Amino acid sequence: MTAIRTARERARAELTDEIKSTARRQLAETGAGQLSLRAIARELGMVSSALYRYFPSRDDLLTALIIDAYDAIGAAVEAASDAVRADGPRARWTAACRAVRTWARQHPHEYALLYGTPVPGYRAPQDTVASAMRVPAALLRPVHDAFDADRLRSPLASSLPAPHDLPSRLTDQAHEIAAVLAPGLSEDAVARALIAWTQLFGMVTFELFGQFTGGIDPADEFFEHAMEQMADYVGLLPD
Amino acid sequence: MTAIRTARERARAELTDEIKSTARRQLAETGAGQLSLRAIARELGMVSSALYRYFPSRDDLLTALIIDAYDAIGAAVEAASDAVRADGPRARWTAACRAVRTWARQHPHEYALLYGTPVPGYRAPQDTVASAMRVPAALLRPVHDAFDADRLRSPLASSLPAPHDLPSRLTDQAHEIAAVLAPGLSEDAVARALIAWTQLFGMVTFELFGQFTGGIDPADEFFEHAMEQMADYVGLLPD
DNA sequence: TGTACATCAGTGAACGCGCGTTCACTGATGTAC
DNA sequence: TGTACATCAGTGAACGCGCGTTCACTGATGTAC
Repeated sequence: MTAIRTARERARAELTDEIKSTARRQLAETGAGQLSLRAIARELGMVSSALYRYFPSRDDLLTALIIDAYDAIGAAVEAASDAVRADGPRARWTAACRAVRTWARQHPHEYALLYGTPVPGYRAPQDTVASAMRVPAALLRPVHDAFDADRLRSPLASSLPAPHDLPSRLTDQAHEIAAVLAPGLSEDAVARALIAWTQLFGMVTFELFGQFTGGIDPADEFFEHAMEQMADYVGLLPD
Repeated sequence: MTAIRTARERARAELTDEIKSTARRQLAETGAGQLSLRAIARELGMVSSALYRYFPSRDDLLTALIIDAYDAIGAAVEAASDAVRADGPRARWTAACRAVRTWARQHPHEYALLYGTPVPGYRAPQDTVASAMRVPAALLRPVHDAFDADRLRSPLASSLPAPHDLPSRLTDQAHEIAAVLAPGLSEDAVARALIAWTQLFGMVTFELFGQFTGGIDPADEFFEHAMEQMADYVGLLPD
């Protein structure tokens, strides 16, 4: 066992990547449900059974693709947020939101793999959750920072007749989430961020899956507007 | 040609329905991508080619299922909203939101057919759009009524440092939507309703597709809370 | 450094399935006179 | 009312495809002495 990678190891790593990138290309044509090992093998000029040296089954390949895609969108969002770190929490939040949409539009089929209809018969193993949490974590970070700097407001609750208290179970859930991703952040702020998170992905999903066709098309301005509105709702003051 | 339906006509209508309901049952097991005419025929005890007397192709069957599903969720939302008509606009709005979630949870695979990943290779024909608009229309109706009764507020804009004006293209789009679904309703109100609409479906989609697993599970309280928050955001005062 | 053995990648055939769609046909139902 | 003809539902075979997975195998690469 040496530290230097043998030719075999290098070949294996490279071919593993090639299989995954071929699979990604095929996702674009067929959708995850009909992703075909035989078609991948064909495109790579291999015999289909050879793929079993790399992935023990179709589901394992799918899992690898899902983890890669979660990591890709997570990294994109983290990078966008970090790039404007100096500009303040609201800038980081909006940069992260934009990065979600941009990545989704650039990789619609991988986005569908993550956030679209679950693949029938496939159950995601536990391995995917850490990668899946990167986007929510990246969204929560600037909210957390703003909170710690005492620059987070709750505009809605203060302006409306009867502010709504968080139901107790939701408080617990928000507390759990804060404990893992943003220790010390108030449950109210977590709940607001969750609502903004679902709005963001609802909007991107509708755009990609065609619900906006006709009415809100192109969606650029709607996206920008909704994002600012939700940043307000979350309580992020102008930087 | 008589007004009385012949035995043939009745048999045809019944079998058409049976084919669709069998197809719906199979959606639950396989997903729309692998919906199989042969499997449907098998379950009905027919030969697969016989289905071509009823639907000229697999895509036409899919279209019929999609239209039926849009009409089903549309009717459910309209009924829920109408049932509390006397209670005021906010009650109608929240009843409509709850009906979306309830229907989605009762018919997860039909929901996925409408709002999930588009079926690869399938292009929805124009026939679906009228049915698809029923839910947005039903959501907009109480907002419109509240607006006409001068009981619609814009809490966020008034309480924040710098209220955001609608970008011009979004104003046009909102105007178009209002012209069709809610003549006279302000563009600002339409934009708010659109944001709430995307939040609602983002939340329901995440719940059904498993993004809440672990963190916000069960989602009942989160749903109720988010719905009230968005009703506030839309500007619907307590009835 | 050279050789013997172990590891592993990739082959090719096979198993046992599945699919949408077309076509010529039989036999029942409906219609016009 | 009865008969001739037209319409239509459903059959069964066929075309030409596709799939995931297993298995015994060849031959190249890597390792230990």
